[in-house]
Amino acid sequence: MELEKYIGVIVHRADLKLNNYYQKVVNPFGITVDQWEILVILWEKEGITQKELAERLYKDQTNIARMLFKLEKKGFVHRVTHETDRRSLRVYLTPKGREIKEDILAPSIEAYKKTVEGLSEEEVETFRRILAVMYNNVKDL
Amino acid sequence: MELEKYIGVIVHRADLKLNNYYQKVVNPFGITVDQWEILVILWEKEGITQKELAERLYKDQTNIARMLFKLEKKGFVHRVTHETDRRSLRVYLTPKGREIKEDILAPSIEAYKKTVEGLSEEEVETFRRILAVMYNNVKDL
DNA sequence: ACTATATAGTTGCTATGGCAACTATAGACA
DNA sequence: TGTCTATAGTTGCCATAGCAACTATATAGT
Repeated sequence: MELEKYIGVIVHRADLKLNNYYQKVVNPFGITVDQWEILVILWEKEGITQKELAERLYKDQTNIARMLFKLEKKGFVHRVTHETDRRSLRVYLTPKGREIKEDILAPSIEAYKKTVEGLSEEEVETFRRILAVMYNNVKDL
Repeated sequence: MELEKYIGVIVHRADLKLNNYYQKVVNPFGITVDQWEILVILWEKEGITQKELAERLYKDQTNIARMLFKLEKKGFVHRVTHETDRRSLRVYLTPKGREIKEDILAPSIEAYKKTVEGLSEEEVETFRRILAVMYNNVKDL
C-alpha cells in the first residue's frame, strides 16, 4: 500500500507545514505556536490550574508545565499556589502577557484566511467534520 | 477567535492522536512510525541515498540521517558509500529489514480501515483534496 | 487519628522537527 | 591545475510529545 494512502502520513505532513507557517506568524512576538495556544486560553480565562490547561488543550500535563516554565521565564505568565489545594498552581498573565493579545489577533486571522484560501465555507466545515470523525475513530485505540 | 477555529490547531491534535495509534500498531515490530515510513520506501526501492529518502518523505535530511542511524543500530538497514560520489550514502535493507514487510502489512491496512471507519470513499477523497489545498496554501509561506 | 490511595506537579529519558554551523567531497571555471 | 562554489551528510541546540518514576499534598476509609 502506498505511503500517502495512510491518513496519518498525510495529516502529519500537513501538520508540520501548518505549524511551520503559524510559527512564522507568532515568531515576532517571541513565542512558539504551542505557547501561543496556552496564551489564547489564558486571554479567555486566567487563574486556571496547569491540569485544567492541559485538559483544555488536550496536551500532556508534563509538557504544559514545561511550556509554562518557559513562558514564565520570558515574563508572559506567573504561577501562584492554589489557596485551598497546595498541590495545584494557578496560572495568571503578566501585563506583558495581556499586552500582546490584541497585536497578535490580526496576523492570526490573516493566517487562518491564507490557510483556507480557495476553499468554500462549506468545504472547510466538511473538512472539520471528517477530521473529527477520524480523530474519534482512533482516539481510544 | 476560538482556538479550535484555527486549522493548524485541530490538524495538530488529530496528527498526535493518529500518530499515537499508528505507533501502537508498529510497536510490536520494534520501530517507530517515522522509522516505518522509511522502511516503506525501502521495501519499494533499495539503494537510494539519504537525501533522496528525505525528499521522498518530505522530511529534514538531518532527521532522516538520525533515524537511519537508529534503524542501522537495530539491524534493519545498512548504509554503503556511493560508488561514484563518496559524499553520498546508499541505504539498503538487511534481511531483518525485509522480513517484517509482510508481517506489518495486515496490521497497517487494518489501521487504515479503522481510521476511515464510518466515512465513505468519497468523503475520504474529499478530505484528501481539501487537506492538499491547505497544504499547498501554506507550504511556501 | 492513621493508613492507604488518589492527585498535581516535576524530573528524566527518548522520540521527531527544524535550523545553523561544520566536514568532506564533487563539480565548475579560469 | 588551482580555486571557488555547491552538495551530502553530521553535530549541536532547542522545540514539543509521551511515558515512567518521583515528591508533596489531599482525601477516603477505618
